[in-house]
Amino acid sequence: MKKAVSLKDIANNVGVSTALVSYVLNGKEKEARVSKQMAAKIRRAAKEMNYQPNLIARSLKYGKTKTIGLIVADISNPFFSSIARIIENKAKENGYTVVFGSSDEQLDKSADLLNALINRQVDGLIVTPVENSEEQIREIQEKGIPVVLIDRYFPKLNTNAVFINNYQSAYNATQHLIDNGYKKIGMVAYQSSLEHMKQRVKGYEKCLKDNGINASKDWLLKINYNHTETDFRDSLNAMLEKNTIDSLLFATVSLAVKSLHVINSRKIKIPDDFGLISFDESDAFDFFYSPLTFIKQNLQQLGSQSVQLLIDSINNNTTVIKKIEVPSTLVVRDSSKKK
Amino acid sequence: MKKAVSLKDIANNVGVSTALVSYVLNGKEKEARVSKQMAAKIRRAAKEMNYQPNLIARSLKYGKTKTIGLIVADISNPFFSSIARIIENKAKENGYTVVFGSSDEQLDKSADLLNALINRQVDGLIVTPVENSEEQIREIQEKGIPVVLIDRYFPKLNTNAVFINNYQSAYNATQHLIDNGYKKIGMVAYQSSLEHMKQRVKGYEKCLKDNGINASKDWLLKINYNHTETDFRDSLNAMLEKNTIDSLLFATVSLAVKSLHVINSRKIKIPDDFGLISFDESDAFDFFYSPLTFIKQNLQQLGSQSVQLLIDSINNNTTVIKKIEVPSTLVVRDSSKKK
DNA sequence: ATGAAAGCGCTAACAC
DNA sequence: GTGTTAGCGCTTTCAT
Repeated sequence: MKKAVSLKDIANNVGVSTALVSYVLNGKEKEARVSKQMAAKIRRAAKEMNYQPNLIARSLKYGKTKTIGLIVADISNPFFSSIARIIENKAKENGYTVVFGSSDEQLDKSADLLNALINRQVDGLIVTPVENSEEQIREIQEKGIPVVLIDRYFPKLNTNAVFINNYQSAYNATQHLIDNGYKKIGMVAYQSSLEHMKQRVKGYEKCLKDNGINASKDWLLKINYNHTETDFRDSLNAMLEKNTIDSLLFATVSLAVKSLHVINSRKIKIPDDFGLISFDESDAFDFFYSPLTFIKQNLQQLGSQSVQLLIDSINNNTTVIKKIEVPSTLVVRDSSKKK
Repeated sequence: MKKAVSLKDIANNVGVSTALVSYVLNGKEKEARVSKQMAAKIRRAAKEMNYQPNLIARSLKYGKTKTIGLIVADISNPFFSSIARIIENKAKENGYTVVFGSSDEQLDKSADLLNALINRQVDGLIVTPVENSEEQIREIQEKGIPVVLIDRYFPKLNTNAVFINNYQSAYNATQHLIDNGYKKIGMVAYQSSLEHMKQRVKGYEKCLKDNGINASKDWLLKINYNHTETDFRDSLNAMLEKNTIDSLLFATVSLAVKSLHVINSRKIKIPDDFGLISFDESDAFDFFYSPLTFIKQNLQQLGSQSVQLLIDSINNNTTVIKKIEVPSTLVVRDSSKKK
């Protein structure tokens, strides 16, 4: 890599001090009372020499990198990659660059990534925390590094966070199934201590209860994050085998897509014999023979609010912690409408 | 943000010079002949004070940031986000962090991003270049910044690049349609001067020719990158209206998914009345009533080879330029098999 | 109106 | 065996 031109190179070339060059190139010629001619001369030289400021040096000086660290649970999951796109855009609008990593729902990978990004002096972090990572997040906060949790959060930890009302979303979806004539509603969720997941399950359970429906234990299938494809198929097949449910609520888009394969293979008739609703969207939902009803999170808001919150938190070192609830809506389509 | 502990803090605390601390913490105590006790003492202090090295300072010193810049055409597109995940993983394995941006197929956004990443002193770049960005890439090369193009490339530009054989892939797909009894094969592609797209079209055209099929001009639909949804629907509808083709090859997954909506709405019978093949994969393809035959690029190789190539190029400042062709296979399913 | 110089945190050649 | 110091590129205070 060729050596890049520095302020000093320009200074030498023009025959002035680096201070002058710095002033001019940062538009501070007024305050520094640089002469018009000199300013013009410096600007011209900078252009000719194709000067590019070294942001690393600036960062070292300022103690700010204008960089945001983003850690998602899985960047290849459209839910997260869509958010990543929104975050990157919004960050760029505000002069920030995004450094990212994918924790793959693994605690150790999450720790590694957090460390790597902190050592790189990111000004703040946006994180979808993985299970049991509460302590990691707490440590970051203790170091005084601004952090915003997104999609998920820890109820006992006082952090900035942006998320939907998972409880209510699940409740509404369940109610919608009931209103459409389904009576024995099952749910496929992750086996997780993460609050967003627990809330989704709670909303579902409470709704059944409120409707006087006596749910059986085996209406709820909890899947381990580290399942294999076969594990998954086997347990869902076992659940459906029992024939005790007439509909399903999926807690995530990944669970839904996998489940649809199983449902297809069992030739279950949607929506007449069986109803379906999922959290989040997928192209797959559109082309399933009975397009899926789904809970649409406002990704735009999730992403841009989290950036806004983080930047606020970086600037106002005032430690006002905010929890922001973002809207979600039920998009009703064919899969939940019994004829 | 609290002030982080620095080498100096440790040095003061222990009562030694920063040099010693630096040596010990970098495992150079042997070369520097630091006494065992002192080394232990320093290490303990570092741990107690929870020292985290400031990589920005180290970068400034070394002139290396151990950072890779990644620019994809659209991070929310699963094709690119899957690659991003692979790249991030592979980079991390090699001690690199990934900084990313999404150019959204726009020349000015691409220029902005390149600039931002270069100013942040990335050690190298992995880029899916947008149309007409040849000059931007050439400039980066002239600056001596290692760069690897991925998915796309410029034939006239001598750059590192990793891609599939687009010509052959399209040729094979077309031949497969012909072998399955389709005779009037159309294609939906982007209107683009990008070589990978031209190769896909060429492969398709050559195959028709080799089979003695006289393609009409209106078998090929070229879509502008900046189309609206309605634009797209209208032009595809117009094409299908003419009833001159009996099958379609889609040049990208995004074109395919949009097209499937139109095909669904026209109630065209796949594969009996009409055959379909697409480049790349999508969950949507699995749930389309006639699962799509598709050209599967080896993403794992695309991603990890590009990282490998970039790191080689960063380390061996030897300027050996490499073009790597990665395998692609035709995954045959229902949509291309006339009964 | 311009320059000299300190300092951000780290490394490493050199001195003692 | 340990300390001193210059320097990476930049900003900014203080002289002049």
